[in-house]
Amino acid sequence: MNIEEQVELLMQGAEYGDEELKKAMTAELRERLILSQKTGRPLNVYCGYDPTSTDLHLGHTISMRKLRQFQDLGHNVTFLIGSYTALVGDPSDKNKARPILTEEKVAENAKTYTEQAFRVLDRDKTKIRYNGEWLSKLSLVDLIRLGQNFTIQQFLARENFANRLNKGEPIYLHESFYALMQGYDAVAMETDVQVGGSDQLFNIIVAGRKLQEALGQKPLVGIVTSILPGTDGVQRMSKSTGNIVPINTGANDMFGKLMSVPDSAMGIYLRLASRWTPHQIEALEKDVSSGALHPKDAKMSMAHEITSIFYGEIEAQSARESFIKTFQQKEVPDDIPDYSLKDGQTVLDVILDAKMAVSKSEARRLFDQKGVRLDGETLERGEVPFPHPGVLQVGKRRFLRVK
RNA sequence: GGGCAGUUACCCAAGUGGCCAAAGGGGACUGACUGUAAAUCAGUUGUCAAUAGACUUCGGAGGUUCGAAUCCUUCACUGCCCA
Repeated sequence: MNIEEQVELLMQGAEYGDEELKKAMTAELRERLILSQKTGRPLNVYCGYDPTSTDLHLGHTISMRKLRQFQDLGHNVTFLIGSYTALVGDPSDKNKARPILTEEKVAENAKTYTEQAFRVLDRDKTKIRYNGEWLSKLSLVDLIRLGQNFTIQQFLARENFANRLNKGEPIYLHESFYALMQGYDAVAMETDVQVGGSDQLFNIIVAGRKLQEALGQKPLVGIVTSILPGTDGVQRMSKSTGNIVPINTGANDMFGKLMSVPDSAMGIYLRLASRWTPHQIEALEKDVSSGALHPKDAKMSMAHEITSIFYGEIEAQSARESFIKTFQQKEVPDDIPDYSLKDGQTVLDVILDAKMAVSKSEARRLFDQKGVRLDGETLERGEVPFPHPGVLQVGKRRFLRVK
């Protein structure tokens, strides 16, 4: 790959919300790549992760994909675990009560986190570090010195603070420390390139670069990736919106979830989450718009590609087949849970016992809505003895083999 | 530190003594239609109970009242203004 192709690949999916900034970052990236090639020194690339939650979804892996690209091009990639920031707790997510994480918990989370991350990253080429390594050594006066490089106005101009200010939502003082801490991470690791989501734009572009400059380093190149929309295709993928594609979910489920993404989001999924090159993606889009390729088939390729990243080619293939069976041919999928019928159980009992509905009321509604089927036949009532063994289907995707 | 406003179901939000299990929107779920979807249309969305009805819910705790999401006291949290 020549330098120009590298730049194109690495900037794929980057979004700065500002053309000038994008141009500037692209130019700086090119310059660094050239320099690296000339001197033979690989670039120091990192992205930080706060191990506050353990179940990752596809959105979390965007930056990992980007790190992987750098890795494949021979650069030094550090997977930074925000052990120190996680101990404090992330205040931007103020919907949830945030338990103060203990050190053991952080270590434990970090472990499951990296296990999942290594489905995307190359384990042998990844350096794992913890930011507690240097942040814990800062004194109060050190922090104050760092703070001297910034004004309150700069923070207030930041989009998410400005929004909250307008809406009258709280902005806690310590939230402003986050940017400083992150900026200091960049300094501590002598970072050339930092990867992050667009919510990190401020932390990366303002805080990281500025602190590096103030402390005599060359300011980093920020690769700020755009946000992956969730399965609804519009809103950012997040657990609270309920539109996530989890990583630890099984190939079938992942494939199905990816297929449920609207057509309009196919492109961005490919750009952010697949291993495809910009050229391959353009070719596919061209075929779809010319009518040579059915959008459904294009989406299948997308689902297949992404599923195989996490589950391997064999499982992705079988997930694809099972998807075709279940949804296109409306057949029963292969791997559905078994249930042994107990004496005297009604259909309602079985549904509840197998957790196909959360309450009796909900189960009753499903009957009213003609959402319960046994071997393809709609059951009208739940308060009857279970008619005969067979495949019980609730809604579109809940199946149970009753024996 | 002082003054004022607020806290309602998954989320936003209406409701100022009985007609409130609580309007409206979003989300989610079900059905129809499809390409699996999206869009659209119809419906459901506290729990239990055979359509009757019962029980729990409107930040927490206590109180007034025949009766409270609505009034009072107090505690907690948040915002705004002043210092």
